[in-house]
Amino acid sequence: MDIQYASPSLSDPPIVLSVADSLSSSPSAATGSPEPTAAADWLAKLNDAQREAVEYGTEDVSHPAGALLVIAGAGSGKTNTLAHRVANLVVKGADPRRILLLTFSRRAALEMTRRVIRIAGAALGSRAALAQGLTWSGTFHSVGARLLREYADLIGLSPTFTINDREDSADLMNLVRHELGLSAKERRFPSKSACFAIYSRVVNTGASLADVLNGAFPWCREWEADLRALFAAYVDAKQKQSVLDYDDLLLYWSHMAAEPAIAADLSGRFDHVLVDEYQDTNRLQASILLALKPDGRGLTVVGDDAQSIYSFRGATVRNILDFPAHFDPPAKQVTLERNYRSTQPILEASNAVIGFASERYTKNLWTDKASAQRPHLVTVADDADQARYIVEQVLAAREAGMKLKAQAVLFRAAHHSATLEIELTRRNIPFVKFGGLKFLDSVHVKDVLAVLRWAENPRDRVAGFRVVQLLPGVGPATAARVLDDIASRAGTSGSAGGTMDAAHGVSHCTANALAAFAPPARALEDWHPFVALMSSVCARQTPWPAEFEMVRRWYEPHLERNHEDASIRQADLVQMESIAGTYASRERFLTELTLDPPDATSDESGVPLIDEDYLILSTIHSAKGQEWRNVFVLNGVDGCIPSDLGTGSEEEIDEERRLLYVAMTRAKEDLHIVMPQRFYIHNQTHLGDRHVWASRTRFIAPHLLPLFDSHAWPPAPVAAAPTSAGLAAAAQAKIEIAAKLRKMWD
DNA sequence: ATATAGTTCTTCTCA
DNA sequence: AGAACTATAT
Repeated sequence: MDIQYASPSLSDPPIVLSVADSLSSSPSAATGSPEPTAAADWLAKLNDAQREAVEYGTEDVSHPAGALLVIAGAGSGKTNTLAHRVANLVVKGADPRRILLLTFSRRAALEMTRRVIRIAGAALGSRAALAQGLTWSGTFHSVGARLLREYADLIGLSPTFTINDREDSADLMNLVRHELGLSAKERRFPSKSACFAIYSRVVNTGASLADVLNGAFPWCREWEADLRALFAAYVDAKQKQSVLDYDDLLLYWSHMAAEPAIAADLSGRFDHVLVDEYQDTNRLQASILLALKPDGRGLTVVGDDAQSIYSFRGATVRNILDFPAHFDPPAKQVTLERNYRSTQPILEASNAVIGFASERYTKNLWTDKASAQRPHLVTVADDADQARYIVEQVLAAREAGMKLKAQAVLFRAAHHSATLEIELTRRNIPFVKFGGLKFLDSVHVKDVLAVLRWAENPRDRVAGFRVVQLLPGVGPATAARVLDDIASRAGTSGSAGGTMDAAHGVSHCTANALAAFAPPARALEDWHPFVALMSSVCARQTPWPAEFEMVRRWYEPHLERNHEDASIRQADLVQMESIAGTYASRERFLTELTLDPPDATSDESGVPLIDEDYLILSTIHSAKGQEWRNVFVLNGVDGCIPSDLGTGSEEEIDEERRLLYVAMTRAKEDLHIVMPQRFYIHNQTHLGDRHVWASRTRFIAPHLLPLFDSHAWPPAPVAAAPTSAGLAAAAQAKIEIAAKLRKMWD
């Protein structure tokens, strides 16, 4: 989705032309075969390896050559190369509507589309043709959702299915868990999110439940049989309710692609399939690609095994390591080793850190950006000093002319930046944080969305369960009765006919059942307005963006009743209303928002405008693919990088190492790795001071130290020990203060 | 019987 | 800062 404030490609000029702009402004341009123009050699700026990756197998675009694997080191111009390859295909006459471009995030997809339009536009002398054509670009999940809606009828899926995000999925898991009586075990059953995480991992890795439990969730092994029953019931519930979770988007797609009747049609739609960040795909995603392009013709994957950091989501570095051998003849391989981003000392330190990984494609990044400045390895006393150090350095850099936006602070876990955020707020330094708690995870946003989702898909029990309980006096028991009432009506009246009709029938039943329901005494007063709202929304009586406002107004009193900070939350909802207005329909809004939630939050409820300057705070995961002139890495200590949660196996350690590598290679000019000596245990009970004495991360072994510039902050005073005169003065001050405090009560 | 207020435990990173 | 469970008020 177009979020105005999240423009993370800071090193690039601001986005002047958005995809939507060029769509609306383009005349009815034909996408027919464009002829190569006289435009001087538009590929001249690429280096030899990039050029090879761009031109491989594009002589005759109607007969694509075999699979291509591009190993693209950090900062090697990967996005640019991929964009050029797509542009090249189009310039050579490929139909952009038959190109499938899969990226890791929607952000990356937009960026890629923008660049392709620019590059091909320049080469063709017009960008209009492309803007209309390159419509199949997005994440695996969003493309999957789109295809599933198209083929829904063929695979027995209601085309009006709604998509559950992780929390909704966990909530549904929880409902099922209670129904099965698993919550009443004498030993505590795994939490809903743990259950869902296990389920998700089984789906994404294709491993057996037993293997997943042994490998990743050993403390849940004893529940294997119960979990199996739970997952069966969960799948059943999803199907009855016409809801899909994230994994289903891939899972259905994969099964659909394996179905001979559909497979031919599906893979025939795309001549060229290009995948970015291939190192972060999982087995399921690889199986989709192989089903789409079994012989590898027209398939291009780009990635860097050294930057694989999503194994917790089932991603496996094996996908990229084993890619060439999947095909006969094996895939063509091109390696981009020239780094255009970082200075030589930063690169040298990063290379040294990653050099110990056990299995990888050998590549040695090099650059000609010389610099005398090695990366800083800074020792500070604790979290608070870490925050002060960063603020001091950031401000100093800004004084020297470096915008805040050109600087970023990166960390392993979202809560690591808590102290820094307080310090930044205190010093009035604006910042935007990527990763961590999302806007969409807050209760008030979820409440409003639940109303809309329930209307969109009346069978969605999680949404309904949540909505009904908003009324005072209605708890789980009453809510369950209401939903059962609706379900029984739908069961008797809506059984015949196609899926569309059935869904419509159910929504009719919702309103009727609600109207007929006898609410508990305490809910009596609120019941009628509630029924009126739901009937209106279910029947689509109000056109789209206005409908959001109607729901918001209905929700207002409930918000005020339930939350102390109602006015802040209300502002969020108003802001959301303006976002809602940018979508064509309720369904688009709900789908897009679930698949691509806004990922930035800032210190104030209002998000800074795009032209304002602000510091970037980001988890390392969310920093993928980005770069800044000045980068700070928080908590470069053992127990954090590597996380003390992820030091079980060799693979986990390797992944943590890659995480540090990703963080380091984001820096263009200056890199600071900060190491607090006292590291607080993360489950900090308020003001608790449980801490460990941390040591430098094991990934910067002693023999790597010469590659860094080590120092302590604040710099130790020349005379470290207090003089006796100073001590006496201090003692004097203490006495005076004590006396003053006593005087207050005289 | 049911809703809600209070108490203890939590694994992180994400589409 | 939640979520899961327990105790109490309606």
